[in-house]
Amino acid sequence: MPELPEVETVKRVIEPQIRGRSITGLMIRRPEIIAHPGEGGFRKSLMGRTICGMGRRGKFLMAFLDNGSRIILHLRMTGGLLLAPLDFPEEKHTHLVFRLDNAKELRFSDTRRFGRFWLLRKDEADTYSGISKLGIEPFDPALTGAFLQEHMGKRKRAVKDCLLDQSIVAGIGNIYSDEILFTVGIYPACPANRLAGKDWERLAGIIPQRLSFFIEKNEIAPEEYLQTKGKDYRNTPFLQVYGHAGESCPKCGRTLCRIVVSGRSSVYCPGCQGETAG
DNA sequence: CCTACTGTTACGGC
DNA sequence: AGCCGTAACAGTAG
Repeated sequence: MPELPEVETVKRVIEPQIRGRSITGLMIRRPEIIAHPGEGGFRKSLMGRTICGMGRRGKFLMAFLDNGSRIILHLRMTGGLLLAPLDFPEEKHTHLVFRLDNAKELRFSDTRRFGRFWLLRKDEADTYSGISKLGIEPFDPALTGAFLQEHMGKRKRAVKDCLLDQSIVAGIGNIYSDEILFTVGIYPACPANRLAGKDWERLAGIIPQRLSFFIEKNEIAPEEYLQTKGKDYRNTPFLQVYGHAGESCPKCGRTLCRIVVSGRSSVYCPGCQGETAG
């Protein structure tokens, strides 16, 4: 289910456990999940390398190696990472396993197999993964009301569609766009060019605020992350509209509605989020 | 059996 | 060219 908060959660849990470890084995069960380079190049570049640290950019995860190369990973819809002892039962749909030098494995599982890996050698330009096309991070101080208005406010596409556009602000997906729009009280299908400067200012403040909130609510200890196989999203009880169509609005009590915006299921409150779209 | 699905990309039609 | 909607990817869940 990964959007930015979940990807950040994976990074925070996994990174301290793999930093400083070296890769002693690689089991590539589904070569097609390696988008670049081929299976052979991937293996050759990684065997024996030490992992220096991890990073996140939008919904992408990164791992940096001691030879200057880096692994890029996108979890897409159902991908997940788990650091497990060798005798811990393997998840179904485990497609890639990194054996580490401490008798543990970093396992990538992905039911729908949409997730992808890329490996970039030292100084190799990443023209493959799509990271270079991403917009700013939600926590970048450059994310201001003026920035949003400049990049989103000129067209009549739905404001929700704008929030989902990874080339403007990276990391917001279907769940958190609904949550953000509920918090600011804006109708998801409202044409972006109808929003006022104050709307953009409020969005600029709420976007990082809500994402931070959900990252914090997701916090989990490594042991518990392993026991729940990385699937326990502890922030879901704090979702106010996503998944709650037909229930009462937590602010005003009216019944939450479901519509489709840009082909995505969208939940909103008809009372709190004025239907400015007409 | 049928529908929907938290992400992204490709493609056809305007 | 931009914009929009849809299908595709593949599997599970309800």
